[in-house]
Amino acid sequence: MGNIFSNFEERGFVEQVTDRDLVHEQLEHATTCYIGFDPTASSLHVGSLVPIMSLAHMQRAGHRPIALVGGGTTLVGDPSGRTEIRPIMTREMINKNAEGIKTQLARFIDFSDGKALMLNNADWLTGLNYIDFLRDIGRHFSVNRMLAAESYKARLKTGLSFIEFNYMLLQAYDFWHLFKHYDCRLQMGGNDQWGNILAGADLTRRLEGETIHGITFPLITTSSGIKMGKTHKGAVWLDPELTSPYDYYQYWINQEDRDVERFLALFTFLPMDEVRRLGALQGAEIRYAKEVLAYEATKLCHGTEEAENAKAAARQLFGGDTTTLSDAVPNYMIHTGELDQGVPAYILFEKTGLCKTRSDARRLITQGGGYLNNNKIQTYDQKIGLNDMVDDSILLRSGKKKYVRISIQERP
RNA sequence: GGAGAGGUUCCCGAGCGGUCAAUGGGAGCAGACUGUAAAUCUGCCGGCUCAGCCUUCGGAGGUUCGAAUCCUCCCCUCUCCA
Repeated sequence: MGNIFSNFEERGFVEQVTDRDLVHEQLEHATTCYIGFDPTASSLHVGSLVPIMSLAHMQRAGHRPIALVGGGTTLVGDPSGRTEIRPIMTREMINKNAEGIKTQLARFIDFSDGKALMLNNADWLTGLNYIDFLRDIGRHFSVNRMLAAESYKARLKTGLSFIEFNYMLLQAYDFWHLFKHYDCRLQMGGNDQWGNILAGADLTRRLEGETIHGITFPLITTSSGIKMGKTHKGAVWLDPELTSPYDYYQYWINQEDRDVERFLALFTFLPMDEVRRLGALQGAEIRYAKEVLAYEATKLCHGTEEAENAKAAARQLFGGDTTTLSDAVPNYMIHTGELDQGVPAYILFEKTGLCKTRSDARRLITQGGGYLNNNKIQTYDQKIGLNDMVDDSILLRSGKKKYVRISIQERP
């Protein structure tokens, strides 16, 4: 296996490096590296996948990753690249979120036997003494230089509170701390973290006279310029409770043609020659590449079984054969009693979550976007009842892609 | 603390006493075309028991037959000064 850094460059993970040659050389040897994850939500989402994948790659290449949960830094809130202040979260919320994130990371990274570490910076940040911190750490920071940092630019116009301004020092302190206690010599992160990463490397050089390194990843957007992981339903989460494996699979298979090769390189472990081969497929053929992308991505996040189910469900729904439906098709349980009299279509669409409101459902159906067992529904208040059942279920569809299967639950 | 500007429906951004559920753009949704792609064209785009009704224009009061638009107080943001 070649140098992991070359691998990163080839797969599109690298936006900026502190020193290309030095990093390359560092990675010739087993290296400890870290990435911070902010526990601002109970689950990570697709937007965090690049950092996660990079840690997994590092581990496969024989290095030791540290996933740092920012339980301490989140108490402050990173202003980097943001136009508005983050809401300040309570300790309890943060700790709860940190737990969820741990279990998710464990799907991608092997934390057994110290092969990777999971740390929480609350462990060393929350006990810091303000005066000591100012004297030991604060003295090394130039406000002039911080103000010039790109990551603060946006905020200088709209406002930046002092607490946020301190964020950089804390993250720099983290990097130094991890170097000191875990011999961590590389920090990676999104490109918005560049300033923070440099600050940590600078601090460590001043305190220890050692050179440590940084790599940032490009901000991944779709070709349409949308930030990765956003859909009409909001973020695409890694937690199967928040985004089902079926929806996760659908998210990936619905990517644009021109993104497929790039995403295969970033979000799967397929060898690059395979990635290029799939990416070169033309016309409708590229749907196969998307299927591979969706399958591999789902497998990494939810396991082989869920990936198989999602693929089977997708093939049924979009391949035409909807007589026997896979369990992976989004399901909605309803009591027999509710269907006895028949339910107006628009109410059912709202109930099942296909539409946000009844007005929304009326519009959808009126405009010809509502389907019952793959037949267009003619009027918004058409009654749907037991006699619409096919093989114990009713298949509703909104537009071309959103399906819900309704199945009957006998009275309890 | 002083002086100015401003807070409008998911976002940007008009409106400045009735014709305003509120111009326009973006996002989003649907239809046509397709390949569960893109681009393009068309329609929709606060809620509801939907030819009508109800709730929105930072918050609370007030003026008026009638306010997002005028007045008072309050909250918040930005810019300049300290």
